Amino acid sequence: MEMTTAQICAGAGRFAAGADPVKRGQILDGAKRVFMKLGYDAASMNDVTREAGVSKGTIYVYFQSKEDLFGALVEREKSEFDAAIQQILSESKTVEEGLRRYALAHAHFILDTEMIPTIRILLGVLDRMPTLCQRFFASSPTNIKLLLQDYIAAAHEKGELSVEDTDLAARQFIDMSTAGYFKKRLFNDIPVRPDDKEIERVVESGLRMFMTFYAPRKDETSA
Amino acid sequence: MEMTTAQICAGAGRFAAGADPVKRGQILDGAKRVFMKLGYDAASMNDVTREAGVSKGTIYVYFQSKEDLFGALVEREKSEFDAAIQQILSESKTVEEGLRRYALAHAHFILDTEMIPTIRILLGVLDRMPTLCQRFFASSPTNIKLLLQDYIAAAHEKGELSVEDTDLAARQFIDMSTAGYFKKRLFNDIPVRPDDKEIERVVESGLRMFMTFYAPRKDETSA
Amino acid sequence: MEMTTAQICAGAGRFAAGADPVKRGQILDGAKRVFMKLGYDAASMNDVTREAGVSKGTIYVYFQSKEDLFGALVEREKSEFDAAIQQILSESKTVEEGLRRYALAHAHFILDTEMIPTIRILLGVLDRMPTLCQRFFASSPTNIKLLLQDYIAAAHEKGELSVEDTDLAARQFIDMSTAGYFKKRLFNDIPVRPDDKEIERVVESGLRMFMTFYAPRKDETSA
Amino acid sequence: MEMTTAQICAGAGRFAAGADPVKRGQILDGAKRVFMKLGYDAASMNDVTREAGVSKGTIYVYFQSKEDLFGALVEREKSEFDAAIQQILSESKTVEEGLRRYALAHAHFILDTEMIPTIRILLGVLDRMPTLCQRFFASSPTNIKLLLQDYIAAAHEKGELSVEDTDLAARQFIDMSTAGYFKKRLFNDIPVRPDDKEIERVVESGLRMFMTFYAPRKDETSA
DNA sequence: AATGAATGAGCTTTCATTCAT
DNA sequence: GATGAATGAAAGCTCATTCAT
Repeated sequence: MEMTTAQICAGAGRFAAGADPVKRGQILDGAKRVFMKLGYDAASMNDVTREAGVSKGTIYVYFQSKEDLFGALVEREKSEFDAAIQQILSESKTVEEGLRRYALAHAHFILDTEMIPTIRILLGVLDRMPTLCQRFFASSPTNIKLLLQDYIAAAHEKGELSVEDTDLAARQFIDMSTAGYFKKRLFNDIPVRPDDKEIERVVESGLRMFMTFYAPRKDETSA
Repeated sequence: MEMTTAQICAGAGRFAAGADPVKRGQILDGAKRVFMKLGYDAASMNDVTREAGVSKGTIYVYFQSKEDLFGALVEREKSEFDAAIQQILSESKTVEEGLRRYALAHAHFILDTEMIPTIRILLGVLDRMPTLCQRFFASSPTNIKLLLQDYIAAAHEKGELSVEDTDLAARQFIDMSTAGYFKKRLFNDIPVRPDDKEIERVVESGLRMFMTFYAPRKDETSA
Repeated sequence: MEMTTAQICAGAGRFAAGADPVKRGQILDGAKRVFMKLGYDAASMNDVTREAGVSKGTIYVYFQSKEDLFGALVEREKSEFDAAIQQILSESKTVEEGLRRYALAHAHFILDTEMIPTIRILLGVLDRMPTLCQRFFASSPTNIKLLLQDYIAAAHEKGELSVEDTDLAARQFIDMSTAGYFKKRLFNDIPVRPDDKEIERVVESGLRMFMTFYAPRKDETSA
Repeated sequence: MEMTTAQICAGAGRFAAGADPVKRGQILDGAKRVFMKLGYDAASMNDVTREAGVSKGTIYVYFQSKEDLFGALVEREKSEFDAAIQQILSESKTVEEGLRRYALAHAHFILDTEMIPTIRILLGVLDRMPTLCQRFFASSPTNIKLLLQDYIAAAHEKGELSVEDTDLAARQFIDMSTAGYFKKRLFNDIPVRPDDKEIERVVESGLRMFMTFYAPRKDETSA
């Protein structure tokens, strides 16, 4: 089959069907803006079309359906999130310092990024797209906890902490890192995240409570 | 059943238009099942019609619109929740006992009732129905925290606790009461609530951490 | 069958089904207000219910359907109109005086009464209710013309007018009586009828034109 | 048929969204048949769909709503009417000839075109769509009268007519041009327009009456 | 006879998806 | 490959009519 003029104009032929990563990213960028602003159902494919600057047909070349597009978007958000999480807890002199860095990083992630709106939308469609939601929730937030749990377990081994149930301890520490601010943001109780100082204050308080409870007691070790 | 002449003359209708509480409840029950199962947008008024066993027109006698119906449903959930919350913290011998009862009640409420699915749906439409969501979130979950905060402040006055920031402390305590189980349920990480024993274990751990940190220190009082 | 308490209360039994003329009139009065204000389709039976102060069921005792109610209303308007028309042209000394009285009466009827809104609504449903419309239009407006035509024919017989085509002459005279004001009101070009003086002026001008043309010419009769 | 590279690159669509005049006309044609047959309210968008041979969605690409579609239809009727009106009164040797041509053109327009059914429907929705109706009525029928009024005024200046009130004279002449046939058609008293001969007869009679009354009197001029 | 809550067909309108160009 | 006009199922909602009381 000959190459048509149209193909030349469009610069077609360099990629397999729906495989141009730039265009794909462009569509996802538009979709992100639309979905974050309107939610899943209220966002129409025409909105995405407009925001992404591509035609309806093109979207359906790259994505099979609205749900597929949304799934790909969530997957991308998750990847970015996961990548960022890896850089935490790398090296720290003391357990306390490690936990502090972790708590701050976690709090900023949750409160700074597009996490909150993404989570809201996902929860709204959880019953209809259980697999998609599970892929997101069972990975990203869980990853965070597993990383921390390993860290706490290691500290326990080294005698720097005294923790029986590392799973519970990790969950407790995570929840205290944000101490209600996650819910506050999720429920839109506060329109923007608290400032850095407030985050630090909350983290510090939680950290001290955690250390007070889980640090090995002197009299126990001496006895 | 006897009827007075007045009643007969007043017409057969026992209630003003759209005011029969039984039928209203019947519609809300059907709507609840549908909304909880499908979410807000995916649930159609025809679904509600079928599930509630009433006709389309009847629904629109009792509720102005789909959004109004959903709002009424949320309002009812909230009321039931609020009513239950009032019965906590009534009387307890010690602070620790009071906090324990509170934490258990809170955990059971959050995890037992229809709270989680309701919250999911609300979050999915938060951008479109900010007022409705605010009415729910700013009241029920906030009520819980305010009650607890007052309780903690009173305990501080009596010297039974040593808490500078009662707001922070209340949020910390609440988040620790469920220690991740709220998120786990919200994100559908676990399909049902943990059993009573597990809840008690988590509550107990959180309580001890809280008391360890916020109980007045002996050396402080003696000094 | 025994008489129920309800029947006693309502004073029922005095009339056959749907035969209480007072209630019937009450319904028609309400229907008239509603239909005149909203038109046929935009008016709902609930509107009529509210305006007439009777229940839905009652309306359907007196009238078989919405269309039937509207038909009855139109019939009543027509009757009132016809009755009024009869009182014109009773006695007058001269043809000119007779025609003047006729033109004034006609103009006032058309422009004063509920004729205009009634006609508007009827025209809007003419294709759906041809019989109803024909009964109205083929009677009331036609009656007017026939009366006038007879009068003109009589005048011609008496030599007071010289009219070959009395049908045409009657139509010409009628249209000139309002000289555009009928259209102006029908098309809502003017929101209210012109004042009495203007009506008189228009009628007088038309009358003179008519007489100038149709009065027997002196030279003809003498020839 | 050749296509330039630019056309191909610009995409397959030959027209902007909802701008294909052929399709637009096709929809309007279908809508016209439906509205003329059923009236505004009784005509459903599904009827239009069927009659126009396009899908529901397509109609809503070209027109925002049912009312908008109807408005566009009315606008088109008006345009055709207005365009035709402009060609009257262009040149005529005598006033009488000019008036005759005008009257014939006017009568044919009113009675031949879709004017009558259009007017019927508009009157039926006048209360609900006052602006739309005003745009139609205040323009087309008024245009006709203004044209004629100017013509009569010019004739008065030239001494070919003796008319004090040109506004009244124009209205009188117009009403006499159809002498009841406008009403007869509007009220569906006659199912089709009268034949050409009858129209000519009526026009001629009206014209003579008008000239007899408004032509300058010899004795006046001589005096 | 009178009531008005209930019905459900049918309305206008939207939007994910397709396909001729 | 890209386009966007066209599709038509399905949505939320209304309202003439019925019927148990």
